[in-house]
Amino acid sequence: MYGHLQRQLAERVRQFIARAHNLELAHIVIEQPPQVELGEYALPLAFELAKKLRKPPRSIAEEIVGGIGKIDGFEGLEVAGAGYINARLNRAELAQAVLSDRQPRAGVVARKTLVEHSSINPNKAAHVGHLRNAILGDTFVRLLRLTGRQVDVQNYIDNTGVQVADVVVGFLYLEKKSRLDIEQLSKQARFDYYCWDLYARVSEWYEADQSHREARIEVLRAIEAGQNETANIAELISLAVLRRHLETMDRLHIEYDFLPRESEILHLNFWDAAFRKLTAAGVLVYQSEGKNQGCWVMRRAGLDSRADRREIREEDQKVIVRSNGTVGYVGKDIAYHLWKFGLLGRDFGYRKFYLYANQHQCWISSTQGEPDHPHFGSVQEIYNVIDARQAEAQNTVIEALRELGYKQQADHYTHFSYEMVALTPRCAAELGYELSAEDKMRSHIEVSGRKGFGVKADDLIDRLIASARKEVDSRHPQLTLDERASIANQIAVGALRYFMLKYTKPSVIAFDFKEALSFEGETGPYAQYAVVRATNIFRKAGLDAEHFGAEVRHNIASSEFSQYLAAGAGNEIWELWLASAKTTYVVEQAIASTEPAYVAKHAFQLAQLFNNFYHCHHILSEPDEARKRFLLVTVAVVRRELIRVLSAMGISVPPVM
RNA sequence: GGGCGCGUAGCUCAAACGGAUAGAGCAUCGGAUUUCUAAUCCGACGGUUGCAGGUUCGAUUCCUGCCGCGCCUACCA
Repeated sequence: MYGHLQRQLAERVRQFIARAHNLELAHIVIEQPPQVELGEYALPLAFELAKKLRKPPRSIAEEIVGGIGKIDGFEGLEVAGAGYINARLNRAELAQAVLSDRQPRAGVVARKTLVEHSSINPNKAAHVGHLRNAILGDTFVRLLRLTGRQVDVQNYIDNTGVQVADVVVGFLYLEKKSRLDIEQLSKQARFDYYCWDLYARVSEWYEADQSHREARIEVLRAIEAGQNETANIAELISLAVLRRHLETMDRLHIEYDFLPRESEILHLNFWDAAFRKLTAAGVLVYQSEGKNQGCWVMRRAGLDSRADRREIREEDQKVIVRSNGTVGYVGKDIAYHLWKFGLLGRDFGYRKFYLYANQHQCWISSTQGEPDHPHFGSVQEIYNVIDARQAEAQNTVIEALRELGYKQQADHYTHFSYEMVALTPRCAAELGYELSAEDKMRSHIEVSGRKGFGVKADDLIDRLIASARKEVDSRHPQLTLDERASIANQIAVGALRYFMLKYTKPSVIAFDFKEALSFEGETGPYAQYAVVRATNIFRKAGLDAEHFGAEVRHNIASSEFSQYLAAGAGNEIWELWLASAKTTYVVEQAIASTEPAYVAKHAFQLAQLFNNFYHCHHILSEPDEARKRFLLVTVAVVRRELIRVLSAMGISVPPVM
């Protein structure tokens, strides 16, 4: 509703300026005044026009305010300060719209959208960095779906790469395990932890003697070729670890629709099809001499593309096909993205892989699929949640699409880039790692799967649950074991998801258990607690929080809203209604800027306003029945919006806390 | 060397296209509960927004140059 009114205001002002001054303004800046007393919207427009019209800002502002006339939903405009135009909403009207949950929406483009996230190498346990990726991605999916978009969620599985090969080397060369041994091991509860340690050991083994690396090359070759014992073992391991990853993410209510694997991109010859297109269009260039002799290369992204492609300077070359004929991962990624947009002319085979408790089916790619399956891919718009370190590789894929002539697709390809999660030196020390004097001085230290250095996702979730459980046990000893476990679980998920969402994407998260395990202040549990308090009021009053608003909607006169929300004494409660009206607007902003942190901030703001309100008003003891009903309606609306925003972040609210 | 990003309170972070007095949380200190649960609320303390210029009526935000930090810059993924 808030965004809708803002658009209307902008349109009216635009029309007025066009009429009065014959000026077409492309975009009109609208912001929020520092305090609600000044109104709900502020336009600094007059400052901008002052030079153009050769008039002082104040007089321009006065002219606009005087001439624009009545705008639906608004009380009026006024001039403030040196020339701001502030707009006041009709509070009663907006409150009634919010109460009945009216959501006028600007035409939503019904593009089919694909979000790729997680994409964890299936060779070891997931760690905190993967959690940030998955939580950002899953939340973005929820936001897109909230606005009515149709979204496919994909998790790309690199099951034929070096990382999987290294763990295979570990099992075969270090541990001398047979296929049957590995199969037995893979059935243990946290097989991914076993692989985590083994992977670190393999790295040490490589360090000990360079010749050990030959094992990797041999295993890698066998995996890529397929149809042999080593490849079968790699398949066994990667599927077992993948299943563990899905279980870990399932604990956070993160689900996937489809798991495309690199093995199928290889074996279904996706690359051949892509290669033909790329060479035909001259995007790939063969190097017959120089450093990259014998390779097919592409121009690195981000460079001046006017220069002749055929003569790319050596340092600007990105090798796509190696001189031995094998394809690097960027090449496979180009093929995969041609498929995403339905431009490859080939498709995966599909089979069922993982069934969620809610009966949602997750599919996996296969050379020979099941006859009956949904079709993934062929979308109009994609978002790839991939950390900032891969920006250049992502841009290279985008450039390849563009140079192939797929401009539309390239324009709808968004690298949803975010910074990594690192560990504070204190956290690293806590985990038992020895730090150099230099490392101790750093603000953060990068995690490294190769070294086994990092916080495992399941460990963190376990600790959060244990910590929440301790609190719940002491507060609600009368509840059953299951009830307490379930509440602790919701709180843990709320804390973790909020923690990963509250930072803006370009900020490196310096992970620390103390911060992550906090349930106070700007945290998920803080927002959950606000909802619990709201629910308690209704429970004590013997009312149904879900339906209260709808039930009394027609019994509250407009004059009552005007009275209780009047400027002055009503400002404080009005802020709650105004914030409640902003949810859709905030979601739109978050999508447009691919920044879920806006949504987290909004949730916190709502909770903070509510907690303050809760403290100031004793609703159930309110003697004035009409006023009591109004306060209850206020609680119902804020509660509804908080639940909605939290749910968009994948956070549910416990019945009690 | 080149590319991308960052530098804001003791710490961790905000600040919508350049706007009104740069805001939160944590930490520290002081207060609030006969009440709908204190995982809460209120107050205090805390800032030359890395430095120097420039553009502008107005700069944390845009431009230039420095300083510091991180990441990328492999025939790894």
